[in-house]
Amino acid sequence: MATMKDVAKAAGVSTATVSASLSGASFVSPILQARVAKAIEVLGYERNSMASGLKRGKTALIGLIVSDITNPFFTELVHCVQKKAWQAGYSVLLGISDHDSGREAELLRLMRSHQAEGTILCPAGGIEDYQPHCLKIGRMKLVAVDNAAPDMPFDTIALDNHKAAGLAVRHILSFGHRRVAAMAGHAHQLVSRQRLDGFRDAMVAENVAVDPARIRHGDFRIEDAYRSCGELLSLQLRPTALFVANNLMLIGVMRALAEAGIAVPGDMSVASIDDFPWASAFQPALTVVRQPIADMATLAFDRLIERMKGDDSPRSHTLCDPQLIIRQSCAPPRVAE
Amino acid sequence: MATMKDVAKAAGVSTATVSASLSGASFVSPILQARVAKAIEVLGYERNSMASGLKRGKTALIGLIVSDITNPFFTELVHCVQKKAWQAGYSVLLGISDHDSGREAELLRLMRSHQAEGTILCPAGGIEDYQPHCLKIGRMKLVAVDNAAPDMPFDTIALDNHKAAGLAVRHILSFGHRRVAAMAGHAHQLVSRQRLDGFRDAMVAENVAVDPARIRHGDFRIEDAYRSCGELLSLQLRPTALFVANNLMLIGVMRALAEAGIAVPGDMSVASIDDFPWASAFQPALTVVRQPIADMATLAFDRLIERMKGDDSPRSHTLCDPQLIIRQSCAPPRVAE
DNA sequence: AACGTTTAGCTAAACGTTTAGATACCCTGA
DNA sequence: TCAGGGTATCTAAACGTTTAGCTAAACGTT
Repeated sequence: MATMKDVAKAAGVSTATVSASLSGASFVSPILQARVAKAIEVLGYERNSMASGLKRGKTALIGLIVSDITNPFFTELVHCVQKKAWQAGYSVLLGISDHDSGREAELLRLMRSHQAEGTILCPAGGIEDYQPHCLKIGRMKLVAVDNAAPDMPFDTIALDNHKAAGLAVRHILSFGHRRVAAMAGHAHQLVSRQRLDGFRDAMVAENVAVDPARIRHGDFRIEDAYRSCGELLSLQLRPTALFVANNLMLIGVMRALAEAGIAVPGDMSVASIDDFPWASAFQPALTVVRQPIADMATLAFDRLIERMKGDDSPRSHTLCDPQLIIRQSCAPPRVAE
Repeated sequence: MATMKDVAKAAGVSTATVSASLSGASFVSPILQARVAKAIEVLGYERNSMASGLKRGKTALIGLIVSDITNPFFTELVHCVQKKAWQAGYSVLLGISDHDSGREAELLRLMRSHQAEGTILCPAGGIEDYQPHCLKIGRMKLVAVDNAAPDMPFDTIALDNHKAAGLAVRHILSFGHRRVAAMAGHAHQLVSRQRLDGFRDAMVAENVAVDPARIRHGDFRIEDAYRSCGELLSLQLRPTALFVANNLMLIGVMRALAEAGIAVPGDMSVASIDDFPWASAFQPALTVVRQPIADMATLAFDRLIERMKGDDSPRSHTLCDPQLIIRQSCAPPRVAE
């Protein structure tokens, strides 16, 4: 592969001139500029950004770590971050932690090793997992999105999960439901706890009893939710409405409901957190609480850029506003009940 | 940020020893090994892989370029490739071309500049777009997945699209449908043409007339398919079955159908290419042709690794087998018609 | 004609690693 | 005692850039 020295030789100039010509800056006469351009063209030269990065201490690389790219929320987030990065001239190094804090820590180390100038992290675990690494993270710029709490040692951007759950639950209750079940996420995950708390608080605020038997942990995964939903349906007093804490579990739930021949919203009202393309194509169209993903990505990216530019103001913690999207999956409970 | 020199100084050894100790190889006494380890721990040192990569000519980076990560097919592909890469000790640099050949070319240059040791590309355009770059690609290892034709200048892995479409169409026809419509992709995209050809060929093979008015181009996007489906429904002789060429368009189609109050499969049978989590939760569960995504990812990654290891055998072109997944979205046409 | 000033280009020293080759040490056998 | 052969460690030269600092030419002033 051609190096800058080759280009310099071919153009009959020094490497300094090639470099200057490449960076656009400095003064290079049009004649040499042209000679250099031609040599580059002929040799098919491309600047080696390892060497350049090594010298300049910049890599134009940012890390992005998500726990599960298969989850439409993260898919969209990756999409948005990637877009912002591209516009700002950065490339993104993608890491998938698969909900594993250990792997996440390794990925963080990897990002550091590859000299990512900053990293956007969607934390996999609970708060307890973060005091340890933050030491080993060194001085890498880090901002967390989703599943992040203010006591984590970095800037955070997250949905107001408590409010989001409240929005969904209050919508359900507005139809007069009293036997409301919840499909929650992994018990130790922050975002899961927040949503569950939001569910509970909204219930008690509306004077509806919270029956622990109606709370299941679907672990934010399709299969687990599918199974747990089955259990819910075999309760002697079947719930008339179901709050689902994320999109993946919603898939499992809808599958279980369909197989059990339970009509939505006739026999069971359903409301979930996370909007995604299929929600509106579904029959019935699904009522959900939307996270402003694009905004979250922008907020995170911009904050990261500021940090990379040297901003060392105190950590900021941004809470994003959820939006209830009312479609057709909620209705009053059957009168007989 | 601590450098190797700092570690060496702190441990009272030379950088050579630190390097050797880090790479595990060579002979380093346990005593020094321990001193080095402690120094690394204390300083929070992490090896700079730009410097290391520069020296060794290896980066442990591979590029992955997809046209739209929002499409569940690519999401899954990214997931699988990422997993394989992780296992093999590579990090992945993600690029999104957004169906734009120009951007794709830039991304390819970027991968080269970042010294990716190889790149997996999901080509955005048609064959015509690839003769040009292949010159500028230099000697970067490249394998293409999906939307790839044998005459492209790299190894390719793709679904047997012709067969896939045939599978879906023949399934539809087996119920006795004669007015079958097709929602095709972008006319100039290879994969779109192949699927459309598969549709046509299966139709004529079964002696069913292909009416050009029943072929619409939804450009592989939700919105376009939604619109095009509307047009299809306003045809004086409405189709009784619809073949959809990919998952994203299927969303648009189902949305349009739901809004028009058309029952599936009662009023309209639907079969599509691409399986994805929602397909089985949908009511009715959707009949689709599945691409073996994990296999495709593995094939592509393994081929890339071989190429990276220096294999320069003639280009290979692998065609993957589609699998028809029969669910409930196809049924006989209404007798009256 | 001597002097600055500007401009255009070059030389060479970094950047943080790896690694070939040099060196120093310790042991064994004669 | 010394040669010979391992070991364990070090020194220094790369890798492909960028860039500070330099040279030299060209020009305008006095």
